Amino acid sequence: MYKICLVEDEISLNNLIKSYMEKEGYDVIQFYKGNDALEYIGKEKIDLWVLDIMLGDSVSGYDLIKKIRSLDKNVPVIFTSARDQDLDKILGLELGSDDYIAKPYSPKELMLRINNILKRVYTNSNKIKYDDYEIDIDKRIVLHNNKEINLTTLEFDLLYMFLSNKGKSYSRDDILNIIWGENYFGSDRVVDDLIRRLRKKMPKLNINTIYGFGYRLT
Amino acid sequence: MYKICLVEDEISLNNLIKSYMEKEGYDVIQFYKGNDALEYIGKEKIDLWVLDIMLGDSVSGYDLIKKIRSLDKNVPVIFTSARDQDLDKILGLELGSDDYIAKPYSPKELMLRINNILKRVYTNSNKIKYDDYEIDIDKRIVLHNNKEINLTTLEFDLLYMFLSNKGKSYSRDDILNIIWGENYFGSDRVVDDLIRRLRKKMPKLNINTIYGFGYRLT
DNA sequence: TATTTTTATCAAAATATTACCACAAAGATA
DNA sequence: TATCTTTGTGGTAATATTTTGATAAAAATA
Repeated sequence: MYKICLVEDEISLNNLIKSYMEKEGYDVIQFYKGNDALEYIGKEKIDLWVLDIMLGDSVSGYDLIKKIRSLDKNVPVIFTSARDQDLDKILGLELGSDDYIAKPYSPKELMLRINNILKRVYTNSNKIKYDDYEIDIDKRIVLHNNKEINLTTLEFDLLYMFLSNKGKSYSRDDILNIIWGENYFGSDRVVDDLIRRLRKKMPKLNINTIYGFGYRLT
Repeated sequence: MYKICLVEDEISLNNLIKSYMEKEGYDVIQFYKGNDALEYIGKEKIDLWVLDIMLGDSVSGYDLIKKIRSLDKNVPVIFTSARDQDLDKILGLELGSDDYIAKPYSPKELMLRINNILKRVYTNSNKIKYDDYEIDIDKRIVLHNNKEINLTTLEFDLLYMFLSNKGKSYSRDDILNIIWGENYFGSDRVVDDLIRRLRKKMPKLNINTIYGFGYRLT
């Protein structure tokens, strides 16, 4: 069950939203005051925050997001605000997977947004397709006709490297740097072997050898 | 400044994304209806399309991509869709440098994707044209009427040497130093043969022989 | 024009690079 | 710890490229 923390100073709206959330099956922690919320941050693991920006209080939504982000860079946050110009400020934060919904909003709209975000952040799907392969970047799995192909970490990294720049030629040094990092000083023959392993597991991948240089996916 | 065309029928999402894009410095053309977008295609040069597949309209994202591709095979397109099975259809098209992002997505995620694609397609690719040849320095490939010409490492290096200083005359020693390095002490006849091979593979290249000195590309 | 010098062409030989495999080492898992 | 998976290594086979050397063609020279 997802735990949502709702911070909103309009009491009736707060309660309304809370009841919607609970109907949807979420566990809700509610605060009417920024101060109280600020103290609460970090005490429990929260899956999603819904923050009003203007709280009738010395503590604003901005203050809250700052503290939240200092502890967790990824937890999703939805801001609500009546004023358009607040949007700019939020966008200026450039942190985490934030979303924004303008007031007045319908509870339904908010709930849709929440469901979506939770699904995205915690289940996710970003897929790339190549021939019959379906590569899910977030889950780090590769499907071929709905059967999973088991790739090791290095193999997947290599595949991802190729896919993120289809057609680009990578020298062995490039590949060593990208996959093994700058501090690897072993032989560059490992690249060949990793290529071989990936080719073996995914034969339809069109990995060209560039003699005297490196490899490339076309 | 890049011009992005956004086609999305959810009005609030459309507007939200638009403001994100503008924040990032992009010039945005927005459409809520597939019909309007369809008419617009071809009127202005667009650097990137963001298309929702399901538009509440008789015109779908598929229809749009077909028309777009009929006019421009290379412009990048990002599809968005709530349904996983749409992915197969889109990727079945196998055209251009398309990408896919599953709904719901966070604006941030979309922006990241957009930035990457634009960078990759428009700045990262370092292309030189010569007659009908298109030389991509990063990919280390040469296209002639969209067909690839396979060059070896030395051949490509030689070509690159010539192109980076069109018209310049290179002595055999220059070429030996540039291509083979300072530590090569074999015969300088190898240059002749490399030139021969490059001429053979790229006959339209105007490589002049400077009798008693070396070569030059004009 | 005849001669000399330089360049072009070609294919076989020499070399360089990559593919493949099996096993060892390292790392992860139970 | 024992077991299983993944990664690195070294040797050999398979390939691709480059060099070489011989000869023909072209350009300069006298």
